[in-house]
Amino acid sequence: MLTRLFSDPSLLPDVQKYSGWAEDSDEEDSKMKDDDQDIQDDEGSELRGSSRTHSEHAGEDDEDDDEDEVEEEEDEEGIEGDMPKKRGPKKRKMTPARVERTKVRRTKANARERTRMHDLNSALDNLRKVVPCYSKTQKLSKIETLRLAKNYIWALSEILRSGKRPDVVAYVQTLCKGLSQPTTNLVAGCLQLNSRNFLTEQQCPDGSRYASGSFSMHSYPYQCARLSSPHCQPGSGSASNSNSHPLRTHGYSTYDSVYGGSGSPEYNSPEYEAPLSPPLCVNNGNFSLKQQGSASPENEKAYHYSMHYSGLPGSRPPGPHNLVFGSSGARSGIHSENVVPYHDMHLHHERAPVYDELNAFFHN
DNA sequence: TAGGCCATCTGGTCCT
DNA sequence: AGGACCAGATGGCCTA
Repeated sequence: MLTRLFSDPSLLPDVQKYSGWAEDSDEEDSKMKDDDQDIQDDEGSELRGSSRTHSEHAGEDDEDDDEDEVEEEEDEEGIEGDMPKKRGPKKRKMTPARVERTKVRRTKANARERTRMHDLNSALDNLRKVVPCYSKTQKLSKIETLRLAKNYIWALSEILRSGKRPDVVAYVQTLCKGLSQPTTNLVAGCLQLNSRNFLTEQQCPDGSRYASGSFSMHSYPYQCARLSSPHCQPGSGSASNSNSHPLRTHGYSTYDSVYGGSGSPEYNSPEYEAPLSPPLCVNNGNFSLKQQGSASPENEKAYHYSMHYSGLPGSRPPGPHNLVFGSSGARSGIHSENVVPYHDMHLHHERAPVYDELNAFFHN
C-alpha cells in the first residue's frame, strides 16, 4: 500500500500535507500506527474519490475567488455524456487553487472528525468502565456497550421504582436482555454466574435447594471457555497466567477480585486493569457496595456476608449467607446492616447519587 | 473465507 | 462561514 502510495507522485502532495497535520496534532492518533493508517486512508480516499460522484466537486461551491465565477455549463448536460445529470448548484471549475483549498479544508474537516470520533470512543470507553462488566482486554463492542448500559440503567431504575430488593436472576436477565450470546456469556462470567457454581451454591443451609432454575442457564448458557476476559476466563491470553491464578482458575469474579477485599496482588498485573465496573455486590438479592481493600471489622463482617457467586472453598468464609441467591431477604436472615455503608465505599464513583438512593433504600 | 467490528474519509445538513 | 453532527462508503483486522 505504502509502496504504491509513494510510487504514485500524484498522491504525494496530499499525503505530505496530511503528515504535517499529524505532526501538529497532539491527539493519540499521532502514534505511528495511526499515522500509517492515516496515510493509508488518505490514499484510499484519494483513490476512492475518483469513484465517488461528488468527491472533488460537491460542497466546493462556496469558494468565492474570482476564477470561480465561471460556472460549468456542461454540468447541465453531463460532462461525460453518460454521466447522470446532477441536481444542485452548478459546479465551478476546479482551478488548482480551488483544488488546493478544497484539500486543505477537507483535511481539516477530517482531522476534526477524527478527533470527534476519538472523543466519542473515549466516552464509550468510560461507559465500558461503569457498566457491570469491564475487561480491558476484551472490550465490549460499541453497540453491546450501549445495550448493556441501557439495560443497567433500566435495572437500577427498576430497583428504585419498585422499592423491592432485586432478584439476582432477574437482575442478570435484565442486564443481558438483547445482548448477543458472547456478550451475555461475558457479562454472566463477569458476574460470576457460572452455571456450575451457581447450581452448587444455591443450596440453603439445610441442604435444600431453592431458586434453582430461576436463572435459566439454558437461556444464558455460560461457557467459561468463551470468556476471554482475563479475570473471568481461564486460558485467555496467557494460559500460564490464567492457570496460575488460583482465583481465576476457579473463576472468581470481578466482585471477588476487586470488591471481595482479598487484595489479591495478581490482579494488579498490567493485563488486568482493576475494573471500574460498578462496585455493586449482590448480597442476598440486595445490591450493595463493597469497599476495596478494607480491613475494618465492620467491613470484614460485611464481607463475610456478601455474596460471592463462585464460592471458592477456603477463599471465603463458608457462611450460609454466602449461598443465598433468592430474592427473599428473610430466607437468609441477612439484614441491611451487613451491607457496607455507602459512605465507606466508592465515593469517587461517578454514579454516587444512584448508590446513595439505593443505599438509602437498603438501609431503611 | 465470510462476517463482525472498527477507523477513517466524505458530503450533506443543521446550527451558531 | 465554519464547525458539529450524521450517515454512507470503504478497507483493514480479527475470528470462527
